[in-house]
Amino acid sequence: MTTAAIQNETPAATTSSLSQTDVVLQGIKHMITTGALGPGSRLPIEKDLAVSLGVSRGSLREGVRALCIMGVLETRQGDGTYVTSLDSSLLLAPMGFMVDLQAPEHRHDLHTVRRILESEAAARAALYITDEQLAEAAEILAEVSPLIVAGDNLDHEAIMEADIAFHHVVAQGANNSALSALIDALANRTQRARMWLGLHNHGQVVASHGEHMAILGALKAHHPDRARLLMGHHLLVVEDYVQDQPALEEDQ
Amino acid sequence: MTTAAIQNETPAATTSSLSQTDVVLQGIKHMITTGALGPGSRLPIEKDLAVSLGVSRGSLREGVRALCIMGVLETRQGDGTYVTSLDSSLLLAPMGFMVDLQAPEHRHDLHTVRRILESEAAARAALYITDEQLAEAAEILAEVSPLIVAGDNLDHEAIMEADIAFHHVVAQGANNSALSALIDALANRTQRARMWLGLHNHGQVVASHGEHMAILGALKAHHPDRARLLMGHHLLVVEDYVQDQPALEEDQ
DNA sequence: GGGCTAGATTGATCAGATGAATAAGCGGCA
DNA sequence: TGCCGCTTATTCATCTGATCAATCTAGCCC
Repeated sequence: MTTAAIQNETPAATTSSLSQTDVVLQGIKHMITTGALGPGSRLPIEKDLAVSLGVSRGSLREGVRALCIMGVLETRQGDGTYVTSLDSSLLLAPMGFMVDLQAPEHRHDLHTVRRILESEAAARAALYITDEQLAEAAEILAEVSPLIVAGDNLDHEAIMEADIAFHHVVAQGANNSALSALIDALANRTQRARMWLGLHNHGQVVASHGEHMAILGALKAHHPDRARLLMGHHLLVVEDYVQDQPALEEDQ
Repeated sequence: MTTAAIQNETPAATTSSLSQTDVVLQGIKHMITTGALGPGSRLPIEKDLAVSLGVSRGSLREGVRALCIMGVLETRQGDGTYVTSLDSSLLLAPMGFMVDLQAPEHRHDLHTVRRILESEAAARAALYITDEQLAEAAEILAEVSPLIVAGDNLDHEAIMEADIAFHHVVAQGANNSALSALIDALANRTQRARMWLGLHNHGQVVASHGEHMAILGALKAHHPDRARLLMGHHLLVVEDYVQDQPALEEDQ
């Protein structure tokens, strides 16, 4: 059975048998939600915590490790185990891992969600983005310009990095930590790499850069509607490029 | 250190030391993404897999358990370990756990994201919802009507369950598995319970029910714009109720 | 042929031991 | 006195072996 502590437990399921790992997860979660443990707190040492939760050290470690992976805890060998800052960016980052595992037939749904979120984020960024973030976005795009006039053999890697950075700054500009963390998770490096495999056409790369410039212009002018539409259109177009060239499966 | 396999690893970080658990996570992820393991596949038995990945059974179990918690794997004692269906609903469900751990000061951000997603989902539901789903939503609301005329001592539990069910059906109606799974994760039972603690005023409950009816009407009429605005307004109003009555921290 | 039991398979959990990384305390030196 | 380096204790990381419980399989009995 899939471990029950995480999947939304119905009240009835609470009575069903719990694995030892579930005991650890719920125990630590309870300690955090009740305030017994706050961000940065240090947990009792493995041996003591195992005893207090009534499980062996091995089972405790399985639970602690799972919480580490989810970004809730952080272990430092020779020091101890600590609660992280519990920031949205940390807690939502593991979602990128799961997004990578989505079956190909569900990718369209994910793109749609990403488009919804990034469009709205662009609109909010037009209202809330700081001058520093505007400057950062402008600099990212300025560094791309010389790359795309180079001709045929483009530095796809560098352009893709800039693409990721630009969208990240825009998401940050929306001034909503959960929103930007979610966008980062949905548009992680694996997804973007998959997408850029479909953008081998030089004209498409140039067009994409132009769309980025237009979005930046809308942000500078603080026009939410323009930013929303330009971002939505930009993602729509990129999706279409990939749709038209769907093959190309790679590993690593 | 927070386990590195999940947090988006930069290319440089790939060279840094990997914990044994990371080896397991990346190894199994690789097996899935390359198609060596598909949904429903059975993994090699613990001992063999541990040998093939070059780790001990304890470390293997930590990694496998973590993937179980994330909804990727499923173990059946006495049988074996299997890959799940990898559906969006399974893979995004653990997000609810992390959402619960968000610091109170970030809850406003989460509400905003939820409002963005549910508004858009309502609009899409107006286009794509099936007659069966419409009937189900109508029945859910019909069962609430007698509950809220009861007078003062309402059955908050039943009304909240109906609230969750209604929003769930609407999200399902959008015909986008990732979108509905994300909404379910953001609006899980813990969050809803927290929200309903602020809805002790009878008039607010009645108003909320009326808003649900209006949303259902927009869905029946297949009016996306009306559905989007009504849902957005509904969530905005509910948030305001909770904002005005912010205290009330409970455990359990 | 159908149902039941015994053995094999496999994960769940525990206990113990060893290694590695870090922190803290201590003493020596300028 | 103040600072640096070493030693020691603490703590997590990992491995090994064992026992228990759940499940499946195969063979037996009726």
